Amino acid sequence: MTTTSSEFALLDETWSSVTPPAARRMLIAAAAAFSVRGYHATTTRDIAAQAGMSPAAVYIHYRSKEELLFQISRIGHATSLSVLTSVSEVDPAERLAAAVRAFASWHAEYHTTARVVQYELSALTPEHLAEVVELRRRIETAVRDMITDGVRAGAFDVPDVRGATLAVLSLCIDVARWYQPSGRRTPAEIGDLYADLVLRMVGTTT
Amino acid sequence: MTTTSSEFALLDETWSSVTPPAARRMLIAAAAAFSVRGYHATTTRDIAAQAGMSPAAVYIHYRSKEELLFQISRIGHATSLSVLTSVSEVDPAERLAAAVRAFASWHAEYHTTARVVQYELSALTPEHLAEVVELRRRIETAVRDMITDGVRAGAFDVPDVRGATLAVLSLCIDVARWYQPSGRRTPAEIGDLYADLVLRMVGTTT
DNA sequence: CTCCATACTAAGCGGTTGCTTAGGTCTAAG
DNA sequence: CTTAGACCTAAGCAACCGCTTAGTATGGAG
Repeated sequence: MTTTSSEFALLDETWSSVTPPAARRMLIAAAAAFSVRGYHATTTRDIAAQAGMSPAAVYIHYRSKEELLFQISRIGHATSLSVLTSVSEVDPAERLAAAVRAFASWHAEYHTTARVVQYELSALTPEHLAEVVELRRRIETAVRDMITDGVRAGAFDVPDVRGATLAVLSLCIDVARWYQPSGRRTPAEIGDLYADLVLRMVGTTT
Repeated sequence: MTTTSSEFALLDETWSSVTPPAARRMLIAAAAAFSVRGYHATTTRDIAAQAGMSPAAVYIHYRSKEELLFQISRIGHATSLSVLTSVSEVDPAERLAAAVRAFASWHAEYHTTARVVQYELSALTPEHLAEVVELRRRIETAVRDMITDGVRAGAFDVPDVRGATLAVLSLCIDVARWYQPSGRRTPAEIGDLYADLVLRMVGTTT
């Protein structure tokens, strides 16, 4: 089964850096399959079928099934990091709110990719995991810096910066677990809701 | 490999209703294996070996590998529901704080079980999933009722009760994903941190 | 036209999977 | 001692796994 829905048109933005096109189609098929059934329960035959090719075609473009997972995880982490850090606001509260809005809604919009990114880390080889862990460290640092800036500016009241960072990231990431497109909230609405809740958590001195 | 560490002594409380003892040992071994490798990546041979028995022994006590998962999921959900609802406080803020403290620290202390409970729902048969979904509905209702009570009593300021319920549950559940015993916070400390953050989210008019 | 690299498929290999079958061992009642 | 039944194992089956090999179709360069 090949797919050409708008969901996958959007996903193509995320994967636009992957060439050749056949390799990209294979990655998108793998991300879709992994997110539905999980990495271990997905067979290389499932992936190839979803991409409209034979099982052997997987190994033209990728060394192994694990390399497909690694590319999804690497690109997914890099994308979510850039979503988080490309906010332009300067006021600490507005900046944190914008970052949370973007980060949370990304995890809803791309929950398919985000699930693979968040729940299949243990299936990576130690070398690939190390590369991904470094991206995760940068994501955590980005959020912690925003909260620290707000505390220094006297805009936030946070007794435990590390704890607040943990909670903010956790809250946004977990959107990928429960979000479903048929639910009652759009990704943008979730972003707005979460931006408000996070500002309350950091005790904005409105 | 059989285990007799204190972690498993604690787990035995959760599984104390399971008899005979051999069936209980098998369930505990399955929960440990599922939480480390995931349901699909765990083989019946892994489970049997961890329980110190032969692969065939699994099928003396359980119809299938999926039934092991179902029993873990059912008992795990029931336990976390009882943790959430057995708080004795009456003041809305104290009550919600106590519930969050208990629920969040449970997801840390029993992260092994909680991971299976939260991340392997899609491996259940439709009939078994329906039974578990009903327990999850009751968990959500319990939290929503606590927030609604606080709003009615004028103790909370919550513009979106459903949204706040979602966020509180999501925050606590996600503890199971990131918690590790070697980390810098104990389950009790996580409970205290989260109780405080949740009271800020619901805008307690202290 | 020939040549050759790229992109793909059909077929299948060795190994592993969930689960079954047939049979052995223990305890305790008669 | 015999017997019943609960509990467990050794061995293995059919199906499926990730991945490989050998070979085919295509299209551009000389």
